[in-house]
Amino acid sequence: MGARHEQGTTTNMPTFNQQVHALVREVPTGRVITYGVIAGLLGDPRKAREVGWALHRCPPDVPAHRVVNHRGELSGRRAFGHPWHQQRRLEEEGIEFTAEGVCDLDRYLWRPEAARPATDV
DNA sequence: TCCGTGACACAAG
DNA sequence: CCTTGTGCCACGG
Repeated sequence: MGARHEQGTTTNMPTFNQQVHALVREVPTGRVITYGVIAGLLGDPRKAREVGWALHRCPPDVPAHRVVNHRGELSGRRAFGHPWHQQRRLEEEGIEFTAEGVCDLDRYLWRPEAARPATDV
């Protein structure tokens, strides 16, 4: 049988792209996540770049605006047409940004419950 | 099939 | 703290 079933119709194995969407989709309002964390949870922190691509191909169901880099800063590109619009969107959710457009990951970085330690902020 | 690009991360100085 | 260089993987032409 075909050993190499990719994102075919018979295989239930979701592609990296879908895994990213599912994870970002679990991010609650007022919380952010980094590319490295997403890639790491998927099994390879080096695939952080692929996460970016996955978000570029993400459906409207995925709040990609909650995905920031490991520095707590947004991509700052025309990912959404107008970066300011995106930044403001997070502020609307309760996230505070500095003049440099950076947010405190120590406060807003969200992690899945399954991988979250007992210590809570 | 090969090359270039990219919504990134990490190490070293 | 910042800057520079390198690595990894996938997609598009």
